Amino acid sequence: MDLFSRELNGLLADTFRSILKIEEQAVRNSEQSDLSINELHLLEAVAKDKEKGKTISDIALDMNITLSSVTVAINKLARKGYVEKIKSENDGRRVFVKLTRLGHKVNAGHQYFHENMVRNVAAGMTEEEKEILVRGITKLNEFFKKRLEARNKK
Amino acid sequence: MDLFSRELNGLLADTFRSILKIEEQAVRNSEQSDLSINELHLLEAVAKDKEKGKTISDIALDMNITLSSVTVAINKLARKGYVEKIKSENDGRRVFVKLTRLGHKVNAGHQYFHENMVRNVAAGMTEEEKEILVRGITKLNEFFKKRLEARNKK
DNA sequence: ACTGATTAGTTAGTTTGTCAAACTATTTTC
DNA sequence: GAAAATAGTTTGACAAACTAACTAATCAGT
Repeated sequence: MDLFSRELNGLLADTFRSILKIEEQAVRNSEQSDLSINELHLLEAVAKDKEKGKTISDIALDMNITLSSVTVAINKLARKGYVEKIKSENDGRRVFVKLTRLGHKVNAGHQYFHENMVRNVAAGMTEEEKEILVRGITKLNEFFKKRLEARNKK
Repeated sequence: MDLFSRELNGLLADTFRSILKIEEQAVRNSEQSDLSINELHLLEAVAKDKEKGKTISDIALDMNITLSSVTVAINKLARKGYVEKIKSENDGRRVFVKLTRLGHKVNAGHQYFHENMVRNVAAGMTEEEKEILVRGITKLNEFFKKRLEARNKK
């Protein structure tokens, strides 16, 4: 294994662990302390479709978790007042999830944190370097997504 | 927010999630299916010091989790036969953790998986690109590590 | 138009990983 | 040699995810 491999190997685990930890703490020390990072990421996923809202299945797909996990998590967020569930009129089985006003506010705050983090990382990198970093992580992502799909089809 | 920021932002969360998922499944479908990815990563951390073994504190620091979490997790791994705990002779408070033969075997297998993944990502990247990718992620890592330390000092 | 299959989501119960708080045991320090 | 610091443990709680068994709505084929 060459230097690149060894480095990337260790780095990934370490970096991602740190990111989650920091986000967790950032959240805990914020005003909206009744939310975990996980729940914030759920809000983030819900926010991706502002008009119609996202269905439970959409969210599950997006986050790569099971339907039941989403149901439970969304119910909790609904109870806390961050999202609302709206039954589809055309198809009685489907449920659309939308952010409430409070949900939007909190999500915006978290996005700001993210932007800040990325700005910090980007500082001192050339356009080319940034591009390569994104490409590299994209490759990582594709590699894993492909594997995930393959597994799920089984 | 520019393109870079938006992309990196979404990518990180997504990639990380996928990696853990894939590893989880890889583990479950392997022979040693009584281990979670988390437990494997713990083995990985323990493996970093082959001679003396790592103390509970070392591991906690390395993984950014609390002492109590490590105690519980290591005890479980010890029960399953992947590590052993050895009391220090010079300092009766300290406990060294070492991989058993089985632990080594399983860890080696997991490392192989990691190497494979990295090789896949590296394929088609020039030396320069690889270097930049590592530098980029290193920067990310440093950014978060710094924040973590700052928080812990409070 | 029925009926069986599929799809969307829910409920219940379990597992895993983490934490905080209170504790024991062993050095260290003064 | 008493007080403080360090290393680790125990306990009880909680979050997030899973699987399995379920309900309800829609679709498809005859």
